[in-house]
Amino acid sequence: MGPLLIWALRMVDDFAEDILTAWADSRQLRERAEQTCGSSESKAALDAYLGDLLACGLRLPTFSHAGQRAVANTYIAGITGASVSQVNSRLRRTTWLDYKLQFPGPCPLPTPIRGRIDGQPWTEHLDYAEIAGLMRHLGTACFIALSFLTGMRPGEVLGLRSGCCPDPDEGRPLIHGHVFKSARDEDGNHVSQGQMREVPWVAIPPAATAIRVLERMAPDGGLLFDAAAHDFPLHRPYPGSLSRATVTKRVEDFITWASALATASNRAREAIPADPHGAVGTERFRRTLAWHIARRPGGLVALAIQYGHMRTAVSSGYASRSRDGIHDLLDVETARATADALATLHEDLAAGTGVSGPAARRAIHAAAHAPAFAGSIRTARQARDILRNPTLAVHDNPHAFLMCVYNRDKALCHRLDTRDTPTLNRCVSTCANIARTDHHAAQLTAQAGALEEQAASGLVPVPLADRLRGRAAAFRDLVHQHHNARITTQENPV
DNA sequence: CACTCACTTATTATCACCTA
DNA sequence: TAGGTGATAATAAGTGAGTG
Repeated sequence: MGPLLIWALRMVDDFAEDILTAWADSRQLRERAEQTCGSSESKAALDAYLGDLLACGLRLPTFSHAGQRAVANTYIAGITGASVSQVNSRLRRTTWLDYKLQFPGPCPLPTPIRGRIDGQPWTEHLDYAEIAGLMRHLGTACFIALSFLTGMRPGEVLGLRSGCCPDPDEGRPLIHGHVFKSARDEDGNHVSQGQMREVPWVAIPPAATAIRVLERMAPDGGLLFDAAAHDFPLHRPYPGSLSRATVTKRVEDFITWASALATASNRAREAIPADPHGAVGTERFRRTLAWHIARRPGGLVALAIQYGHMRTAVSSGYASRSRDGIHDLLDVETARATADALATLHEDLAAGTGVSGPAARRAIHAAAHAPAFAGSIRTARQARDILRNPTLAVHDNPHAFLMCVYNRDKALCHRLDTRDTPTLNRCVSTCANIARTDHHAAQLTAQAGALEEQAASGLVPVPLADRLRGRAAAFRDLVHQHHNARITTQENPV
């Protein structure tokens, strides 16, 4: 699955409970601070708290405000029971201004962290100063999850109302929405509220979860993306749903945030790459999602799983709807990725690059057709023609350092089901669909070198080092095989 | 201690332009 | 011609810090 979706779904499935609870806690803290009138007892409590801080050298709760560290007055007032102005006047003394710069600290909320990534808490604590931003990201994550998993247009997602996805007695839950686009009444007049969609969307579980999360953020019976409800922490009285421009901005912010979190938790691989199309627009957002799924290393893996899943889950219910859904975009992006892979292969072959492997000849044959359609894929029909053409089924798989020239009858990745796409995360090294170019061999050599270096560094335990050396040897063996068996188009014209 | 200031932030509104 | 896109202006409100 694309990194963007991984993080959106983590947010919706695993972190939502913590964030919603922490938000309620932070509101309570704030309310307490605001309603407290200064008294001598509250001042004593504040002095005791500050005295402890000073005596133990603990850090002072601060947050980033206007580009510098600022004392979190409201937070301190909330946890000590003092009034905000008492905190304000006390901490204005130069002692504390110095202390603030010397020992700036976070504003941890008491909320327990239940969400996990690989069994580890996803964060140490939730911060009073950051929780509003997290609520914002949570709403965005729900939007991303819904957009992708249902294929709805952004306008349709934003028009959903609380209660639009009732728990079904049996079968899959359905999402009932409003259709804004060209919604007209019987006289042909434009209906601004849109009309109830007669064919509902099928909600696979994570989409239904996203709606449940949103229902806890939105007013009862109101819009799920009510602009005022989603304006944290101010809740300014905006009418209607979040606007398109705002959602665009939020998605960009979400990407930045998730990438930072991925890097911070040693998951740099899951950082979300920059979209070459530039900023992510809302309508183009679906295209971007398709791009992420189809193009990323491992993206085709996700495509095979996720898309295959969606096909079976969704298309039976409303096949006619899939015409204007995200399926077309996925088809187009997948076909473009395939065309790119073929065009690159074609150029490489022309430059004398060698190919090896049981599927080498089929790869060369496919590449010969590449220039005919490279860059010309615009419609979903063209895309599907390419994807259906068995002679063009070439999938680059950088994870396994190979190309899969897919032929269902020869595939080892799934012998039991009969799908039209390979399962790239289950590549089998003896598969008859494998082809390798000199580039793959070079990557293997580089990877083997990296593994050997790691094994020799002394930083890993001996048994692990042995395993690393074993893998490196296997890689070098593959390179050796490649150089013995490689063929080029110059010697073997097709 | 109350008030005001300056700064920041997130949002909507509106315009001109593109495109199928 | 409708609808989408991108840039920019306008708006409103919270916040810590400064002032009397």
